Amino acid sequence: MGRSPCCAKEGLNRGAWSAREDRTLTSYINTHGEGKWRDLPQKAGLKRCGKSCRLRWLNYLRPDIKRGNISKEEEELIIRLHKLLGNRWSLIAGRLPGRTDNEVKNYWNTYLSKKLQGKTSQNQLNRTKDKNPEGHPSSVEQVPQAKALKSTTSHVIRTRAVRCTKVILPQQQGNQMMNTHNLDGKSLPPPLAPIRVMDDTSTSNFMMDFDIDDLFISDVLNSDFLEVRCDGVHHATDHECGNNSNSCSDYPFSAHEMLEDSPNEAMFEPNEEALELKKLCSFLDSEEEWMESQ
DNA sequence: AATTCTTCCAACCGCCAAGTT
DNA sequence: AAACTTGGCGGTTGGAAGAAT
Repeated sequence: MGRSPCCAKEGLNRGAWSAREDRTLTSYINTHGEGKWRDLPQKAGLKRCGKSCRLRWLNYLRPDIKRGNISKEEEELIIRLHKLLGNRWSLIAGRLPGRTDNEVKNYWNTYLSKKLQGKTSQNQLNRTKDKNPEGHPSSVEQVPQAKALKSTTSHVIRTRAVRCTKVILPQQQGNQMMNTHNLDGKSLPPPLAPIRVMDDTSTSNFMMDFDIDDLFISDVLNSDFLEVRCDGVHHATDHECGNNSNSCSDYPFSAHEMLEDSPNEAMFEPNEEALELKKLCSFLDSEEEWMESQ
């Protein structure tokens, strides 16, 4: 079936965004919100493709974006998640508050992949390419030091990224988790009933009979950690689809939200984010052990 | 100082899946 | 069910900037 271009290409600006365009887009989105990307350029008075606007906003203009200065904890997490997930940049980025998939991907391609291959020169490692949000070189040098990495063998869970439209979740559990979704083990809710999910894309045997409770993913990560798709057919839980189903948009447990947008946000001190990342790393340790035992 | 080489990353592209008509 | 739209993803690339010669 044919696919029309997202917008007419004629007369549109391409390439780097000007400060004026950035202001226009930011102002429009602040007023009208995200979405409707196709119509946005015209309404906002931008000579850009909607797709380009979306990308610019998501990767650069969003207020919650962190840029540069990828911490050691974040780097470690990227490596671990990449080991588990492969090039699933959006999933990986979803676990790094304020980081975009593009940034993680670039960081991997330009730095980490070389580092993992042991081919990174000291020169590269010491480069000062960190930039501030305006794209100017920053005076703060935070490029991490090279360090020996243990193994590069991969346990990649290769699932197709699919849109999660429904999450089968009993109301009570949802409420429990909403009230306790920090990563402090002491305040986690009681163990949830195992939710057995199936991946209808069948791209990974690992996904079959995957028991979330074994990994306490629902406590630590959100349900789309493995891009689980519960569509009312492929589920085998105590719960049934239907009126009790929560749509994805209602599902409040992405790690990003847990760390950044949580209703309990006030309880996080500035440095606790790093703490949370460390906890996530601990989780990944147990995750890897579990997978090796399979 | 001028030129060439290297690196980085913002932006683009094509594709896919879900949603809508 | 088919046709189409929309949003999202990962791979790739071009240009800017810094490093090397």
